[in-house]
Parts: sequence; structure tokens; C-alpha cells
Amino acid sequence: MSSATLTVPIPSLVPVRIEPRLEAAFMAAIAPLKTRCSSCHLRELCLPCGMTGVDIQRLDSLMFSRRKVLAGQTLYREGNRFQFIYAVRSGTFKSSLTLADGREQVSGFYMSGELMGLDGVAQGTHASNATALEDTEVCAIPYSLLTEMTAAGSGMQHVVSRLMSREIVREHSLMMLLGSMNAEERLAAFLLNLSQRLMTRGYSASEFHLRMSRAEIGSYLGMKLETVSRTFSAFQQQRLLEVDKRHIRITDLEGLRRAFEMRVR
Amino acid sequence: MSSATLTVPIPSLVPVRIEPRLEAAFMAAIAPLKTRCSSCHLRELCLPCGMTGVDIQRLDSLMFSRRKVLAGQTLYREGNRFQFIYAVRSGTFKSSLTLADGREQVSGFYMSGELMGLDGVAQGTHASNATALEDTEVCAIPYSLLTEMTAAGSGMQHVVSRLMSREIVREHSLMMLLGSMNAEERLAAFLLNLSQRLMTRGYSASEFHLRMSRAEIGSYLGMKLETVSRTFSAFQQQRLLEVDKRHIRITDLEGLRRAFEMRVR
DNA sequence: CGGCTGCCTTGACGTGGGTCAAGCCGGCGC
DNA sequence: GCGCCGGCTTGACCCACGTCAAGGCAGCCG
Repeated sequence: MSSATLTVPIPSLVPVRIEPRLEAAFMAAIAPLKTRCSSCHLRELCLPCGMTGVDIQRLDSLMFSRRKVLAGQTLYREGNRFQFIYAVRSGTFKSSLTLADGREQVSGFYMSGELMGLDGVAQGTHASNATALEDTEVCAIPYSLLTEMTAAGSGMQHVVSRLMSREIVREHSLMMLLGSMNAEERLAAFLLNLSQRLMTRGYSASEFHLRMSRAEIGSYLGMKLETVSRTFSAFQQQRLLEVDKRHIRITDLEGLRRAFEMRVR
Repeated sequence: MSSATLTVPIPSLVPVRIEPRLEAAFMAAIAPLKTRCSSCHLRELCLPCGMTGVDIQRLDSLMFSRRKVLAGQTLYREGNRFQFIYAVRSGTFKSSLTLADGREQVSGFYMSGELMGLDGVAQGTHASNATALEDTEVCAIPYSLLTEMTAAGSGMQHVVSRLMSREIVREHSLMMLLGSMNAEERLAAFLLNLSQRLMTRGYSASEFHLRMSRAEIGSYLGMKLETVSRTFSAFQQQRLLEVDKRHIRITDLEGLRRAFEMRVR
């Protein structure tokens, strides 16, 4: 099988393990795709954010390899051996847990510059699934190298810790949302958060394309897809948004903020 | 304010702040209360869990100081400077976030051997409040010392990372609970989790005393206190529990598991 | 002792959002 | 072209849970 024609679905078919011989060919093939953090356009958002010159150089020397993941394919699954954390270079992922009956619970969305997979440190295996919502590219960062750098006495430790801690804080606020908000507040919070993250990435804060389905939004926000749809319609009637399927235009940002703060006052 | 009459229960009366001069006296007084991890009865549950001999010795050399926190008092609050993480020695804490309107959202309960405060690493300030639900005692672990040990090339890094990762996983599962379960499933999950944790601490898994109010349970589980109360009553009628205020006896563990798995099937 | 306060339980009632079902639209394969 | 399928919207119905209110019980204080 022509793992040379990487482009087509092959590399994405094998998010985690392929035969050693093929892997060697594969690694060779993507060698030119290795990436230097210091010249990456995401350096201000991603892992190197806030790092000093020395440490960045050290990061650079690691030359993380890139990997493409096509829409609908998974980067890792629950139970897979934890080796890498992944920085999103382009595209969008969802992370999810599988309930005992097979349904999925979406636990987060990740976009460029964001790091996925830190939940794997605890057990040595991934505790969630990461699925591409569109064609994507990631940097695979071997966790072992990070810990080595740490041991070597760099400022790395603090960076990784801060990232994990940030993830904890993020989940705190999501719990808050799930615990104490109604449908409109939840969706408003979701849209405002999305808008904010798009803006820091240089995209429009007021007009964007949702990469996820109503069902995925619903799962994430703890509501049914019909309710998500109805709430979009309600916002449109309140002239807060214009909605055309997955295309969103925020026409009244302040109003949306008020909708979010209804309960939070 | 008669902080001079610290009197007998000195350490416990002054959980957080006292005058500097008194503090000096206080520190002297509790010096003998400093703690060696290697001889602590919680060593299998707490920070040193899974650590090797060398690292434990290093931990020992740090001699974390203990602090008592009385029921209702706080160990830290949102915005406080982050210096320590805390290991619970005895008693129970809740952690909570304050919503914009002043209401509180409970985000977790912590018992002996569990670590609190890791959410402070991200910002350098605590992102939540920690409040004692009964008279408690904690070990205060200076985070800076941990990072120093890390830099010195011990296995410490991995331990702390694993702890943080575990916290992320814990919150994942709570989100799942909040996102997709009904009242009975939530309370069943809560009780089973509590029972499990009590058991690993050598207490009865089937009979225990709740340290938190109905309102706190409700806040944590995303339901109103009346619903918590009604659900307790329902469980009692289904002969799964005997409930007398905060005293709980699980009379049908399997039944409770089934209640939990209703939705999860 | 009586009254107050905090916590809990229980009932009556209303409603937000889940459930079920029908129908629309765009993309895709035949 | 047609039929099919997946994603989305909308309506009708209903139920789980929130809301409001009353009352009990234990602990505390004057």
C-alpha cells in the first residue's frame, strides 16, 4: 500500500499504529514536514507561548513532526497508549468520551494553537477520543521529550503544568455552565467563547462557520439537538444572530452578552 | 479582636491569617507538627503515592507544615496568590466558584489524601475557593519547592503532572454526569463515588455521614436542593438507602449501581 | 422556657426542554 | 433525472425538575 501517496486517506487511517516498516517510510516521507516552533505562525498561541529564547531553541531542536487527519477520522481514542500530546496546526477537533451504551459525550472543541491529549498523562493511556471535524493538521509532541527537557532543568515544566492547569480551569467553567445555566445562556456562552477564540486567531469575531453539528453542540452543552436548533432560531428572532445552517453572523454582540449574563447577572 | 486569646486550640483557631508577631509564635508552636511523608498514614493515597525511595526522602526533607482549618473557614479564595498546594490530612473540603451574582457553584469535594489547589498554577492565583466542611487539617506544600525538585531531575515532575491530569479526567467525568444524566442517576453516581473513596480510606463503604448540605450536593450535581431531598426519599422508598438527615446507609449496593446505569445502560 | 435560625422534607403547581414525528434541503450515487 | 441519506427545523405533547410555600426538627441563645 502506497503510503507514499500520504495525501490520500492512508495516514489518517492509521492515527496511532502502523507496521514498523511502513512507519519508517512514513516518517521519512513526512520528514520535510517537520516543524520548528520558532518560525511557526502559531507560536504566540501554542506551546512556546511565553517561553524564553533558550527554551524555544530547545523546542526547535526537537522538530515535532506533523500529521494530517482528515475530516471524521480520529487522532487517538480512549485506551490508546499515551505517547504524544498534539498541537492543532489547522482545522478543528472535538474531544469526546464514550458512554457505556456507546453514545458519545463531547467534552471539548480544539482549534489552532490549542493542545490536546493532556488527559492521557494520568493513566498512560488516552482518556478521550479526538476526532477531526474537518481536514486538519497537528504537531505530534512526544511527551517523553517534554519530560526529558524538564529533567534537564529548563522552564519547560512550568509551561506544561500551566497548560494542564488551564485545562482544569476551562473545565471548571464548563461545569459551571452545565450546572447552572438554561439553554439560551449555554448557547450564548458557547458562541461568545467561539467568537473570542476566532478573534485571537485573526478571524472575524462576528461572522464564522461552525465546524460542528447541532448534535455535537448539544452534547457539549448538555442539551438535545432540537433545543440547540430552537435556541438558534430564538436568537435569530431576537435579532442577536443571523443563522444559515452552520454560517453564523452575530448582529448584536451586546445583546448576546446580555443573554449570557441573564442568570449570571 | 482578641486574637491574643488564641489559647488552647491554637493551631485550629487561626486557619489563615493572624498578626505577624503572633504568627511567628504560632509557627514555633506548630513546628513539631511538621510532617514527614514517609511516616504519614496517608502515604499510599497522597502525594508520595507511587514514588521511589529517593524521591520520598527528598520529599521528607521538605517537611511540609500542617495547618488546621475550622469548619466553615476557607483555606484559599479565588484570586489569592497561589503559593501552596494542599493535601488534606483529615476532614472534608468543598471547592467552589463564585458566579458573577455572588451565588456559589460547588466544583468538588476533597477528602484525606486528596490534593487541592492545582488550578492555581495556570494564573498564579487560585481560581476557586476551598472551604472546610468540618474541622480539618492539611499539609501545605510550597509549589515552588516542587518545581525546584523537578528541576533537580527527580521523578517529581511526573507525579505532579499525573495529579493534574487526574484532575482533568475527574472533571471530564463530572461533565458527563452533568451533561447526560437525570436526577436519580446523578445522585447515585455521587453516592457510589463517595462510598468508593471512603472504602479506600478504610471506612465503611455502606454507612457514612455526609459532610455537605443538600444545597451543596445540589450545586455540585446541577440540581436544586429540593430535588436532592426528593431523590433521597425516592431511593429510600426503593429500599436502596436508609437516610436519616446526613446519615446514609446503603442497603442495596447493586440496586444503586443499577440506578446509576439506567441511562448509561 | 420560648423564639430564632439553619437545614431538611413534602406538597402543589408551572414550565423548560426532552421526545416524537413530519417535512425541508443539499449532496451523492445510480 | 430520481431516490436516498444526513443534517436541520418546526410543531405538538408531556414529564422531570424548578419554584413557591408550609411545616418539622435540632441546636442555640437570651
